[in-house]
Parts: sequence; C-alpha cells; structure tokens
Amino acid sequence: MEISCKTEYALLALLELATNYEIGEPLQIRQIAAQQQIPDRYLEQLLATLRRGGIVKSQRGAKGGYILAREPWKITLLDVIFCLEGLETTTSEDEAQPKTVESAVVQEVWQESRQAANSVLQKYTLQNLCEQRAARKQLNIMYYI
Amino acid sequence: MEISCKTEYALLALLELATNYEIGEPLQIRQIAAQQQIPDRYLEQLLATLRRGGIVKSQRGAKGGYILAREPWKITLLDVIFCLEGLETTTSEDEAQPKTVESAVVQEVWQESRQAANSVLQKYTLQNLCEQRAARKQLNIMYYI
DNA sequence: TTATACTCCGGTTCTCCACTGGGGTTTGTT
DNA sequence: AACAAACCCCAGTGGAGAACCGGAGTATAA
Repeated sequence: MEISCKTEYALLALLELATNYEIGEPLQIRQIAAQQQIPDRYLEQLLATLRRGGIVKSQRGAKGGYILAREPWKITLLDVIFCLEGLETTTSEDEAQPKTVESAVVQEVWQESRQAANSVLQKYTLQNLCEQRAARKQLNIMYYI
Repeated sequence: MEISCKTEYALLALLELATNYEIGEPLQIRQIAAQQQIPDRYLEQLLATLRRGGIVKSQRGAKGGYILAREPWKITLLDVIFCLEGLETTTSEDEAQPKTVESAVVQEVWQESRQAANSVLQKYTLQNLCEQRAARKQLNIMYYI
C-alpha cells in the first residue's frame, strides 16, 4: 500500500507542468528532472506513458518539451494512476476468475476498499495540489518569521 | 493496487478457522491447505506470522493445529492486513521523510486515500465474510434448481 | 543545415514475492 | 519411555517487475 516511486515522480512532474500551464510554453525534461530531483532518462519514459494516455502533449524539436493536454483542474489523480498502472495489468486479458466461493467474497470486499481509495483520488486534481502546495509554502515562510 | 497472493491465502485460511471456531478443535495446516488449494509449506509461514501478530493460536503436538485467538467478529480484515504487511515496511526505521513541499503534498493525499481504503477493511470481520459466503452459496444452489 | 529535444529499443541491476527444503522442537498418544 | 504427529526456524531458489542507463534514431524550430 505504499506510494510507488513511479507514481510520485509522475505527479511531481505534472505539478511542474501545471504551474507552467498558463504561460503556454513547453517545459523540457531536463528542467523538470533538475527541479524535482528525478533521473531524467527515467522521467522520459514516464512522460511518454503519460503522453500515450492523453495526459500530456509533447512538442518536438528546438524549444520543444511537454505541456498538459488539458487544463489542470480537468486532470484528476485517478486519471494519472490509471494511465500509469492501469494498462499493464489488464493487457493480457487475465480476468483472474475466482475459483472458489470464498475467494469471490474476499475479492468483493477488496474491490469495495479499492473503490473507496479511488474515489478519494478522483476528488483531487492537479489544480488542487498546486493550491495546497502554495498554502503549505506560505506556512513554511511563517515558521521562519 | 492488486490483492496480494499472501493476503488472499491468509484470509481464506482464516475463513476456514472461523467456521470451525465454535467446535473448539484445532485445524491442521494440511487440512486447510487441501481445502483451499494453498501450498502447505507457504501457508505454514503465513500462519506463523498471524500467530506472532496475535490473530491465531497454535497447539503443538499430535492432534494439534491452529485456532483463532479471539472470536471471529472481533477480527477485522484490517487487523489481518496490518499483521501481514504492516511490520516489514516499518522495521528498518525508514521514515521516508518528504524532502520537498511537493512530495509532502502528494503523500498527504495518498495517505487520505489509503485511510479511506482502510476504513472499509475495518468494517468487515471474519464473521461478516462467513455470512456473505453462506449467502452466496445459497445463491449458487438456487441456480441449479 | 544544424542543433535541440523527443522517441524507440534494449539491457542491467536490484529487490521482492511465492515457494521449497532441511533440519529441528514440542507434545499428545500408546 | 518411545513414537509420531504437528508445529517451528532458517536458508535458498526462480521468476517478475521496478528503477535506471545508453545508444541510435527522428522530427522540427531556428
């Protein structure tokens, strides 16, 4: 139940893109990686996944980089998770049919619990996170006064 | 976010123990393993963990086996999960302090989502699962009529 | 044309999970 | 007391996936 490194990297990068969204200019991988301390070659792969998932758009060539594919308040955290982790598990069409009545019951409860977690993740958008970050940075400044 | 094999095995075994709880006689690993199609040497380790966590009690020697440490309605699914997966992650005292404000915000949301999942798992006890199983078996019988 | 920046592909290292095996030790039964 | 059933501890293996790294392209603004 730990937050995976991959997901955290992706969200940190998306936060950078969200703050730059209104400017309209693309952010480059190098900049994001340096800002958030992420290995750049790895971040490259994550952004490629996000692009295929329709979360971000890429601009090739000089002065290129990445931009959010839509407004920050239209991207929920659940969108991001699904894009990153949802595909691989459902590709091989392994429905994992429960064989016994017992395991069916267990999996039902599990699904309900996962649904509860997802509904929380659906509440939050990149915009929300940006606001929370701003509020928290204000707090940090006040501590130093 | 998949249910781990370990957790499912443990819950299936505990369901067996819960149905036998009123009888008072211990159930042996071999019996549980055969009933629920679990590798017995692996189940042995899981039951040892559950014993150290105070979920089950063991009776050594001939006619020995395992019994629930308390009544089935006093054991929640969250108890079981914590016992199985909670310890290992917190042993090495790696508090994983978020370095940046951004990652702190992300982890806060993550924690809220996990809390939502946990509160669902806390609602359900082994007793509940037994009842659901019984209800579902009735359904299965009706399909055959 | 050229430098920039993304894109595709493959490999490597590392950790964890599911599982197996070989010894023990405890304890009820005979 | 001897025995066997059953738990108990420790150690190792194979496969899968995660986190990276690197090279060789390819598109595109300047």
